[in-house]
Amino acid sequence: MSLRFAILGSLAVQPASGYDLVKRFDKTLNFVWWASHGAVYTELGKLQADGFVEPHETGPRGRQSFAISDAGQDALREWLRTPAVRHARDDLILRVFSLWLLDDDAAAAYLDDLATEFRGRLAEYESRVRDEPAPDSGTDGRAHAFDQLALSAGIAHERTMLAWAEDAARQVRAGED
Amino acid sequence: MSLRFAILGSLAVQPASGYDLVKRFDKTLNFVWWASHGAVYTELGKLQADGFVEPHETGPRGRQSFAISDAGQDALREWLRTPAVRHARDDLILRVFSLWLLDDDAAAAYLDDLATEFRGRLAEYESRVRDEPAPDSGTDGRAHAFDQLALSAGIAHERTMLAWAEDAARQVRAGED
DNA sequence: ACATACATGTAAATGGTTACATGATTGT
DNA sequence: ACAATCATGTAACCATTTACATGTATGT
Repeated sequence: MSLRFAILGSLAVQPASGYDLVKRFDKTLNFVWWASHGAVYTELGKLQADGFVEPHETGPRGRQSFAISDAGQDALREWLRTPAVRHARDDLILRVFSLWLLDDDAAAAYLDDLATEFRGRLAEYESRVRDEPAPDSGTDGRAHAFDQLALSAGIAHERTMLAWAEDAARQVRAGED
Repeated sequence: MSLRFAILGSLAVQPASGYDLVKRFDKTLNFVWWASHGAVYTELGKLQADGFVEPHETGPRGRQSFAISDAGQDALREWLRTPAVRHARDDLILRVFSLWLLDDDAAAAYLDDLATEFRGRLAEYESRVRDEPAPDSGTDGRAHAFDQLALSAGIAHERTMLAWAEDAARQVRAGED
């Protein structure tokens, strides 16, 4: 259900084609959302049928970009007012509940792998903060400021999980588990 | 795909019925996983067909509990060796990317709501640590130790996100966003 | 007697992934 | 010429939710 709002949110910043959207998700909000192109084209079709997006420009190779409509903006604002409840499933931590089946070395090795994973993500998000271009003149930078706010949540999360994983691996090795 | 391993992991600790599993998920690993009873019964059927679980006991009201089989334990251990890659979608943070559409007061109010949500979860997980009974004599407490390890990840996460949300709301109100 | 909790199962619908299928443009 | 990338769309499949459907045991 949220894919449609991820799309609307992205189009609210700037019109885009399905192709663009997949790449934008991947570049900017891949730590909270992503989409396969199959899903995006399907959802764009539905959004158009609902009148939430409108064809914007056509380009070479059948390129078709879309813009958000007024109704689409209303729907997006409405969604922002609806508090989300259930938080995400987490496959990585789910495994920790079964780690007692492995011996201490193997369990600690899993936690090491987790730490490596978190370290990599953290580095990537941090570089994204540094490399982020100053917002285009012409926009007021407000959207960009909130992008950075969201990104800082991602960074805080990865940092915390990295510390947790390192400490957990240490505990398991020390037999404190 | 992970539901089957959540089930196997729970059965590895102790045999259970479908009804039990839904409640166990809800009580112990609800911050990383949950399941509707419809999904659980369906998956238990498949697991039995695959030989990963076996009927254990029958009780009143058609109660049927299952135990994990040797093949099921092997599958579970195998899954633990497979590093998970993609991390979870996060609806709550996704909204932050569109918060620039609201005025500062409304955006800050959304962040306040998030903070309240995180505060509630944090309190609940912390009480879970306190109230957790000492592991049954008869088991060696190893499974319990890893439960606590996973729970500590949940606590660290909520604490971090709470601090982030409070700070973000403050920033937005101060017009620093 | 009645409410509550126990207990299971399935069908329809939803949301998404993966694979299949096609073709145009650009850069080397 | 050829490879890479741009660009779209759909069909089959998968996991999960929600709703429908049923019935039993326990406690008050």
